[in-house]
Amino acid sequence: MVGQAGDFIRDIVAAEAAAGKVVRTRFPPEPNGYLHIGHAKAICIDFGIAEEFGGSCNLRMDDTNPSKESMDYVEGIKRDIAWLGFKWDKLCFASDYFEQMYDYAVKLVGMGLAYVCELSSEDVRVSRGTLTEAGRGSPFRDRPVQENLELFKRMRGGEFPDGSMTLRAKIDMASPNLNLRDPVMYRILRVGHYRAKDKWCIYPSYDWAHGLEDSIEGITFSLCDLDFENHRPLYDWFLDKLEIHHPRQIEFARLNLSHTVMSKRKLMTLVEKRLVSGWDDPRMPTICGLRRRGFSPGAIRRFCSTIGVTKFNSLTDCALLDHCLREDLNKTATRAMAIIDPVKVVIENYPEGSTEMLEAVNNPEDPAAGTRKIPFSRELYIESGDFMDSPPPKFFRLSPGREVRLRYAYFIKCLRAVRDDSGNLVELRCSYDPETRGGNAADGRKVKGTIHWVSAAHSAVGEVRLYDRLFLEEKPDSEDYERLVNPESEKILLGCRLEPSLPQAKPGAVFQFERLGYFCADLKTHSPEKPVFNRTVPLRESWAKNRK
RNA sequence: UGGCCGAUGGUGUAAUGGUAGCACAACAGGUUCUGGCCCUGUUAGUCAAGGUUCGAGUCCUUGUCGGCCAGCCA
Repeated sequence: MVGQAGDFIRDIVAAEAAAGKVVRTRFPPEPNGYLHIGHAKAICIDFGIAEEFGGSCNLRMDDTNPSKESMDYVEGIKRDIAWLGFKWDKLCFASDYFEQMYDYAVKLVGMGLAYVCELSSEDVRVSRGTLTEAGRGSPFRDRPVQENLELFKRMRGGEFPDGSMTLRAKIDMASPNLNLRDPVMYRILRVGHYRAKDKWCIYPSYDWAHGLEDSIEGITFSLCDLDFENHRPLYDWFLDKLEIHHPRQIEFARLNLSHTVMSKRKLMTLVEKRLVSGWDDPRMPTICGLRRRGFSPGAIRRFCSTIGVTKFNSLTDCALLDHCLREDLNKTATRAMAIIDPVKVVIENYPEGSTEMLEAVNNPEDPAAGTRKIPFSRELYIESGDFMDSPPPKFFRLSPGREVRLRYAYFIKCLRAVRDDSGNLVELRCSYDPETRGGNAADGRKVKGTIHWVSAAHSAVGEVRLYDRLFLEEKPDSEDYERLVNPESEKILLGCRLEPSLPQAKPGAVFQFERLGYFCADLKTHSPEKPVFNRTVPLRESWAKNRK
């Protein structure tokens, strides 16, 4: 019954639930774009609170403006929420309530609280006044009720051109809250609705529609972001005048994440300018982008609970997201070995043509994950960064004369580096110690370093895509995206060498490539014939920091 | 120059008039067949000034700074 760490909303809900109120919430996206990590925060709050208090949460498409909405977005939204692991009570559509909303509007007109206004949008803007000056009443403000009723009916009937009239609530043109200066309830819009088709040519505005949607569904807590704080008096006004079920609106701060952008418009710009490959580009903060990047639902939910719920406009460091990601993946990801920048190693004293199978642990954090066999042979690949001719102090890897452990295999010693005429490293000639099979020396001697490897002949060639933060700037607020996008946010590496089992991975499968990071088989392009892995997030690396 | 809302280490948050705590980040160390994980430690905070109170991060006043609002978007 009692939820997790109580934030200010949970405190309110807990108090009212204790007094007998049923907890019914809703998540109300407009189906005109894809969900992103900021929506995930709202989703976790809306669905999470309902769940914690034994209530329910509806998924409602707030489809009151047909110009940019579509069924594709509806499907995308449903898929993303389901993927996050939440179950909605009812799937609702604001468009299903249009008739009822119209009736309520007629009722309000009848009460003398709404009127048909013939001012142009420009004239409405001018007459609304400014932040410091009161507005002027519309010349149509005192139109008789009968005439309003008649005109409103004809608006619906399609007798007037788009934009020629609106239905406005009659509230207070001098209110310091501009939302109360006779807000528009209906506009004439001859645009086919993706569900209602051409049944309507008038559409309700957000302020008029939203409270009604909540009321009709019997919502008790209408949770939304801080932007709607100024709209709450209007939300309350409509419901009070109509004397219908009145949910409580509570606002919280939306999520801002460092080194990325979150608004639909900015995300759209990135897609349209081809600065990313699409809405599901692994660098995008969209749910589909994060999914393709290799995020788990658990990591996202953990992150959302870690950031909390407040009314403070904050900027969350993306390092916190990375932390939650690693925390989750460390426990669940199968380990594998892959070489993203290969250099060949020849073990001179290992018999030519022979192969042996060695046992490797699948996940040291989860014994139940078991072990697997990996092939070892005379020719291997290791990471080129794991070798240096003249290493600096505290370099624990390979260099001439030095011995390291090949993970789950043998100790090897570097005899010499072979270079071509231009000085490029061609291969490393090494020897191995047969007495160290499995990774431990019979004589008990230790090595400082353990490196990962794959057998040259048995490994698969694959593509690995390295991802990094989309923007270099913490808070990219200029529109100059071409210059702001991190040029190294995506690096495509070809000719990587993968452990033999990796090409068979199912698209979306997540691995930890030992010593490198977490990677997933790309959802769109990975295949056994042409393996493609995306780097979700690198492992923490204290060595790299020390070198600076 | 109107109204509403907010302000706690570098970042995100907790403390509901009674010892300012947690997490991330950073730094130092321990452990280790992943320079991962894990463990230990260090640095670092109540926007300001008044007031109420035995006692204020918390309540009051004023100020400062920040967010939102002048769509027939949501």
